Amino acid sequence: MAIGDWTERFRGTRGLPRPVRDRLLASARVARYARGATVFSPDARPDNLLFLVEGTLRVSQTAESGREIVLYRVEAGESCVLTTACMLAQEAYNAEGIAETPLVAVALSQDSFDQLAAEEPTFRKFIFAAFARRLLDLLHVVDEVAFGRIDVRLATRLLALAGDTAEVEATHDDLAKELGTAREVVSRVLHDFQKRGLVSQSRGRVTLLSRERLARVAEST
Amino acid sequence: MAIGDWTERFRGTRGLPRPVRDRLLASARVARYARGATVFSPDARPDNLLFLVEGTLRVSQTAESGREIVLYRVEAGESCVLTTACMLAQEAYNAEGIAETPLVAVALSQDSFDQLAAEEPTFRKFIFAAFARRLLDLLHVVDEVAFGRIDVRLATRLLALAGDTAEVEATHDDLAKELGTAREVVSRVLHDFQKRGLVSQSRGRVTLLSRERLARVAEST
DNA sequence: CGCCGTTGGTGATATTGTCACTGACAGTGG
DNA sequence: CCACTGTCAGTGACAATATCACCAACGGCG
Repeated sequence: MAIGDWTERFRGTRGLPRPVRDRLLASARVARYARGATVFSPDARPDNLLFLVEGTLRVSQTAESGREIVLYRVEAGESCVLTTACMLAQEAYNAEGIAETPLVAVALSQDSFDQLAAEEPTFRKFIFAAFARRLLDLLHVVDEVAFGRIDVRLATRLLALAGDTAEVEATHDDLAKELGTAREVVSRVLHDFQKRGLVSQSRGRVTLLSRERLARVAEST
Repeated sequence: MAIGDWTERFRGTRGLPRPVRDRLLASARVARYARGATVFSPDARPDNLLFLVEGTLRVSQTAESGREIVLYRVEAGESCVLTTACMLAQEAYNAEGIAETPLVAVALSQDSFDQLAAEEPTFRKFIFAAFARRLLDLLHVVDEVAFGRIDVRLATRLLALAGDTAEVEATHDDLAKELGTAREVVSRVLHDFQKRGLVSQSRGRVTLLSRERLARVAEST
């Protein structure tokens, strides 16, 4: 159950004086989610503020039509401000958060949050920076979706998803949801990449054959 | 020069005790912008926090290609948090804010802002709500751009831009920038609307002939 | 009046999205 | 081992949107 002193892991809490941190450690609740679990959705809104200690949270949006697009990912050390925001503003949204890996998070009650925001400039700065980060992420998504080419976006995303490996474990449908497009489109572009020797495919997996040339595609205007 | 007690106009300041409001009135600077003026841009980032007292600020994003899309509008009584965010996070962005009408705004120094955020729960709530509002606006933009049909979006936008009148004063190019699409597309869709008797056109102006039927187009899935 | 920048119209073509259908593959239970 | 089933990928036809290359109409202005 214990996860140690998590206040050490957040820029927003690391700088706080010892007594404050102890108070935090006492008041916050540790939450765990299995891989694939829904952390929040339009139906299930949390009434806490989440700080991610371990894992990756994928935030995506679903249209009425059922089509989906990934908005951004929350990594360890970051806060998920979307829920925070909507909790504070009492407004509806149609985004959902899925645990992409097993998650360990710290849930802070609304009161503790407000108190901390009031008393600690460091924490305040952390929160505002987190908001800024998400706003910028969304600006980027808008830019890509509105003006970007699909092949460029797919190449970029493949490189990102592969991390430092050469494998991306995702179905064409998964990739389509990353980009907010249709599966058929991904199939065609991947087929094209394959013909050009950039990737090879097997069921549920894409292997990057040349990161370099793929990066060149990703860079092309 | 005097604009009276502007603290009366913001939900975030209205509830503050008199002494605090007086301090605010003393420390804040009133800024005015002419219609069409650039309030902020990637080049010219303000180092203050803006609260809009009068007018409308249009926030849009420009791609490298030169294409543009309107992200949202800031109305009187609201705060422009995008600049706030990026100021606090020190990150770059490619959005810009244009005064759509003559503006009267209150510029709060970063220090005053932080102090207020620390001391006044009401103000804090106001700020967080403002962030939430923009996040949701952007979610909406993503949804529209990624999944929406152009004719539906144009109909919706025309109705919004017309307000309670039947006239929209905008060139096809202006409208294209509202939606983040190309002028030719707007020309074609408007031509179609005209053929169907929904609007009539003259140079730089669109007249809505039937709000009702236009609304039906806007509603169509 | 004629010049010229802005605005709007249009066809051709490329890209992307939608629809309908097919087959291939992996697991499951007989 | 084989039929059954659900997921995954491939493909052609067509629709919607974007891009490119023009040209025509309009309105200010010298």
